[in-house]
Amino acid sequence: MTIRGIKGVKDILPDEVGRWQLIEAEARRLAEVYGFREIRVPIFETTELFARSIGASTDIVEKEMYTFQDRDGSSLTLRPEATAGAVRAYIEHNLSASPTSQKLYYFGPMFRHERPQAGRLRQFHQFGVESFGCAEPAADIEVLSLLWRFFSTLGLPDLTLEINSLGEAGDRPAYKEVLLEFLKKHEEKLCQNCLRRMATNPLRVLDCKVPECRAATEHAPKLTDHLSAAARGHFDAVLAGLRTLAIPFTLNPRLVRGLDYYTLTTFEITTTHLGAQNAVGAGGRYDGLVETLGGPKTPAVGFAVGLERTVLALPGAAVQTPSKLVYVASFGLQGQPAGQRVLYDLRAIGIQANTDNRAASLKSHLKQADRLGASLTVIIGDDEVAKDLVVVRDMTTKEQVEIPLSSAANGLRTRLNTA
RNA sequence: GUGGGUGUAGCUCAAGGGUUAGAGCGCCUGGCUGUGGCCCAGGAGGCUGCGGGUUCGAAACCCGUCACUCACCCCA
Repeated sequence: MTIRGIKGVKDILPDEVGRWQLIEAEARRLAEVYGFREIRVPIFETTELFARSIGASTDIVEKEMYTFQDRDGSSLTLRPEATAGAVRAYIEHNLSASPTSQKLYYFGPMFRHERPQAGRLRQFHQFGVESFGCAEPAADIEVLSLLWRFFSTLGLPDLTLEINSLGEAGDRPAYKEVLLEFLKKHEEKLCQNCLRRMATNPLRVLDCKVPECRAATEHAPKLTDHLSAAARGHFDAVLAGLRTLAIPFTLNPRLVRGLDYYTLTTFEITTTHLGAQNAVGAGGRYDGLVETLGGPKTPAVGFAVGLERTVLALPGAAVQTPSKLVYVASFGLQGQPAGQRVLYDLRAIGIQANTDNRAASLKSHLKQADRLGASLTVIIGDDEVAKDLVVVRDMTTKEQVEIPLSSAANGLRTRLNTA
């Protein structure tokens, strides 16, 4: 039996890498335009970091982490998300004292042991940003603006921005009591799952997809009606900011996030082109996290984008056209080495040039040039070398001209610009 | 962790229990001795996922197993 890749861990093959590069380039460009700076943090950390930041009783920590023992017995974990690591680095390197490193962005693989399905893998990739040190709604708006612009610039179709406020740290426990009281009165209408959720995570009941549950909770007390004055004011300011920027949004009082560290603003961008896992990007504010992990009291807001899901939803037309290619078709005792020299010179001046070293006949060379999508093909056989010239064939017009062998690379460069 | 679907050529898929398992695309060769795409002719490529069972006979039916896939849960 041949060795196969791991379940839920995928290869990204050359034919699809173009879409990835397009998305990554746009993410990086926009993040820099918005004044974010890249940070590269490790893909594994101590297990405790994730347990403390994401929350010990969340699904991610309870059953989805790739955890293993180091040789000295300490427990390490492949990161299920990057915020924890970014916050750890922020604290460890005293970035709170840096005037220029408050806004960070990152790329990289994340790992969660889940059953794979459409848009969900065990190793997946995220692009994300973290904005530290600003408690003002302006920071939420800036981050949301970047996220929205990213997807709309890429041209993802049918986007919806859903937004909610979870309130300040104290608001949620108080609301949970009120909600539980309501749910208990309607227990008999809820599905098995929701009865279980009442014990584990009552807020999730509001997010249930079963129609009966939705109906039963339609008149449930809303979290946004139980916000403190400060939280309410913050939320209203964020919404006002979105209106100012003409970013469309939908209020979703049922929107709950699965990570414990979120406070105040939470949001999610979905598209209808994905299947059941329809969120392409999500995030929110996490004002308590830096302090929880032992740093100074520091407000923060950020998001993460699922790159696989972005690739899935990216319109086919968005892929970039490849740059112009010169194919070198050389054969024969004299032609072959001459061709190698031309290839070497073309590459030296930065022209994309290729050949097929297996091809022995002109026919097979031209066939390969065609498959590679070459704009021009240089034909160099013994006859050409004897006459000290090469034949340049335009692959679309089939027009052929002869140019001197000695200056072939430069001659091809000028021809390529007009081809 | 739970449930459904699917496993046949490199890819997409046919073959109602009955000869030697086929097609399209792709690949190779030739027509065209040094000129690609289109066309024509030919060719290579298969333990029908794996193991058992039923049957005169299994790619097909049954059991098991593995893989892939979709969904639940949850999340990007």
